[in-house]
Amino acid sequence: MGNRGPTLEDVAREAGVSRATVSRVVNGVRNVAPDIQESVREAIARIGYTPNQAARSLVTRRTGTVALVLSATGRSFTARVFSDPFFGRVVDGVLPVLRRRAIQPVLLVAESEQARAQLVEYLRQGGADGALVVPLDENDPLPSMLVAAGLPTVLFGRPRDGERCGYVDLDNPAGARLAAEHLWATGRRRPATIAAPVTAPTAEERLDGFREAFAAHGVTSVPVVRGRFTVDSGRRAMARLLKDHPGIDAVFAANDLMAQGACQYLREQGVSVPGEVAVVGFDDSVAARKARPQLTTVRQPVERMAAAMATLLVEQLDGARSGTAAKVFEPVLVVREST
Amino acid sequence: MGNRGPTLEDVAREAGVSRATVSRVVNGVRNVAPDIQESVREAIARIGYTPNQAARSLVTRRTGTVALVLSATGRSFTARVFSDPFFGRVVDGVLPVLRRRAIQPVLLVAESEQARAQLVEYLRQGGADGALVVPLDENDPLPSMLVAAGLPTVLFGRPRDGERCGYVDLDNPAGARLAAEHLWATGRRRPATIAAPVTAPTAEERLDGFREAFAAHGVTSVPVVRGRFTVDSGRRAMARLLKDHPGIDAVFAANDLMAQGACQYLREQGVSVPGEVAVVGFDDSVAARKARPQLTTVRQPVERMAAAMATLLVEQLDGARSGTAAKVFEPVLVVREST
DNA sequence: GAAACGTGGGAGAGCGCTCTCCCGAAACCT
DNA sequence: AGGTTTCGGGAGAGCGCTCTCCCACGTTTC
Repeated sequence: MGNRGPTLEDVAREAGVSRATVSRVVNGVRNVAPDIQESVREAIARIGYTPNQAARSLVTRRTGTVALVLSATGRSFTARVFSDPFFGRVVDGVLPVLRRRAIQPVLLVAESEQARAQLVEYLRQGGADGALVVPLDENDPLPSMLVAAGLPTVLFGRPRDGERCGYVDLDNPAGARLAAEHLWATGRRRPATIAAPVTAPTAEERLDGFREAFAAHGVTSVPVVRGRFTVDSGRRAMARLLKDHPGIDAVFAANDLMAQGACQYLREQGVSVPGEVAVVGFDDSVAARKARPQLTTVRQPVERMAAAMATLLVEQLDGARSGTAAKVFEPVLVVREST
Repeated sequence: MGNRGPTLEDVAREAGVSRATVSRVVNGVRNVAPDIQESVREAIARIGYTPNQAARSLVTRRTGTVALVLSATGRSFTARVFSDPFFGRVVDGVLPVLRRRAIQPVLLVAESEQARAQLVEYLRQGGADGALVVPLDENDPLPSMLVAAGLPTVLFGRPRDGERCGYVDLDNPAGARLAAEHLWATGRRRPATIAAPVTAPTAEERLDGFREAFAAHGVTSVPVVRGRFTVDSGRRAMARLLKDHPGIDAVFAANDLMAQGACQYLREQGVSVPGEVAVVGFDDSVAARKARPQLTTVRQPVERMAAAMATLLVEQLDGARSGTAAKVFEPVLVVREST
C-alpha cells in the first residue's frame, strides 16, 4: 500500500479539536457537543479520512473480523466445497448475524496440511477475533489447533473429547428416533443398522437412539454392522447384513453415503428398495437426492444451526457467554423414495 | 481476545539481546551471528512467542493478506456460488500462488449492497493488501469502488471503461473464431448470432470475431439478434431469428444461457438440434453440461487465468508491475451434442 | 601502522490509534 | 453561597513492532 492517508491528527487539526475528540466522534463513545461533532464529521469528509485498522487493533486487541473456516483435506477439496450447496447454506446462515453486528466475515479454506498451519498462524497472530469452523472430516486436527492457540472457536458439529470449545449440533438420538418411528409406522418390524466406527460419537448416538426407539416397540434385537462413512463401506456392510440376517426389512444407516451403498448393493442383488427393504440415511446431503432411489433421510436445519453458531461466537466475544456453550437442534425427517 | 501474550521485548530479555535483534531473527533480515540466532529461537519456543500482526502492519503497512472477492447480488447468491464449480476452479488457481508467497488468502463475499459497502470499508481500512475480484454481473460496481479506494485490484474479466486496474481475460475473438471454424468445418454455411447488449464489450468482441471468421470464408451476411444473457432472452432471440431468417443452419450465442434458450425454443418448434440447426455457446458453464442437448461451447482455462490473476497482483504488490497489467488467454472449444 | 571497510549488534523514534486520567465550566443540590 | 456532581474536552502514555541511525569491533588495504 504505502498510501499514507490522513490520520486522526490531521482531522483534529482541520477541525480545531484534539485527537481524542475526533476518536470519540468516530467511535461514538461518550458525549460530544453536537456542533463539535458536526465540524469533526465535516473535516473527516473534507480530507477523506479512513481509520487505520492496524493501529486500532493494536490497542483494542480486536479486529472486528470473524473467520469462517472450511477445513478438510483431499485433492478435490475446493471442488467439493464449491459444488455442495451445504456450504452455501452455512454461509447464508452466518452472514446476516455477523453483518448485523458490523463484523466482517472472512472465509478461509484449509485445504492441506500446509494451509492449515498457515491458517492457524494467521489467526494466532490476530487475523480474526474468533473462528467458526466447519470440519468436513471426523478427526480434523484444526479445531484442536485453534483451541490450543487460545482462539474463541465454535464448531459445526460436536467437538472431539478434550476440545473445549462451543458448538452447535443436531439432536442425533431424536433424528434416529424419527427414522425408527417412520419405519415402524410403515410396517417395518425387522430393522438393521449400518453404524460407524465406535470412535465417532455422533454416529454412535444415532445408533443408540434408533435401537431404543425400536426397543420401546418391543423389538429388542437389531443387528448392527459397522461401516466407515463411505459408499463402499455401506455396500460391504449391506452384504454382511443380508448374509447374516436375510429376514430384515429395513436398514438405517448413520449417514447418506453408506445408505446409498446399501441401496446399490440391495438392488444389485435383486432386492427391491423400498419394496422388500426400506433404507433411511442421515444428513440429507446432496448424495441423498442424487441417489437412485432418492433417499429418505434425516435433515439438519443448516441455516439455523449456522446462525446459532455465529451468535454463540459473538456472545462469547462479548463476554456474555462461556467458551463452551452449545446449542442442539431438532432434526426433520425427509421422506423420499427409499422407504 | 485480551490474551496479552509474550512480546518481542520478553523474548529479547529472555535471550539477553535487544528487541531489534529478535526482530531481525524473526524476519530473517540482515546477518545475525548463528549462536545468537539459536538462542533467540530457543527463547521464542520457550515462552511461546507469536508476533502481533497488528503492530507489524502498523509500521509496514502490509497485512500479508490478499482478498478474493466474489461479488454479485440476488437472493440466491451464495447458493449459486456454492454450487457452481467455476468458483472452486478459481480458488484452486489462486491458492497455490498465494501460499507459495506465504500470503494468506481470504475469501470475501459481497452478496448485497450493504455487504459491498462494509467490504470496501474493511479493505480501505487495511484489511488486505490487494484484491482479486470475480464480478458475476456485468456492471458490478465493486471494482470501481475498490479502484477508487486506491486498493491494488486485479479482475477476472475485462474492466469497464475507466476502471484502471489489472485483469485477466479470455481472447474472445479467438474463441468466436474457434466456434466459427468448427461450424464451417461441419458444413454450416448460414449461421446466425445471438449477441448481447452493445454495452457488454466482451460479448461484442465475440460477435465481431465470429462474423470476421465467416467473412473470411465468404459468408458476409450473418444475422444478429441481441439478447440479455438469460435463457429467456435466448428463447426470444431464437424466435426472432427463426421468423426472419428461416434458412439458418447454425447459431452462435454470446453465452451458454442464451444458447440453452435457443436450443429449447428450436426443439419446441420441432427443429432438430444439431440435425437442422447447430448451436454453440460460450463459457462452458454448468448450464452447458446440464442442458439437453449438452452444449458445444467455448471454454476458458479458469485455473490458469486465476493463477495469473494472483501472480499479477503479487507482482504489483512487489512493485514489479504497474497496476494495470493484463493477461489474455486462449480459449478451447468443447464439442458436445449441440453441433 | 593508519585509514578504509565490513559486520553484527543496540538505541530509540515513530506507525496511528484508544483510553485513562485530569481539569475547567456549568448545573445541581441543600 | 458553598459544595458537589455532571458534562465536555485535552494531554499524554502506551499498544508491539520495524527500521534507520549509530557504534564497537574486527579485517582488509596500501
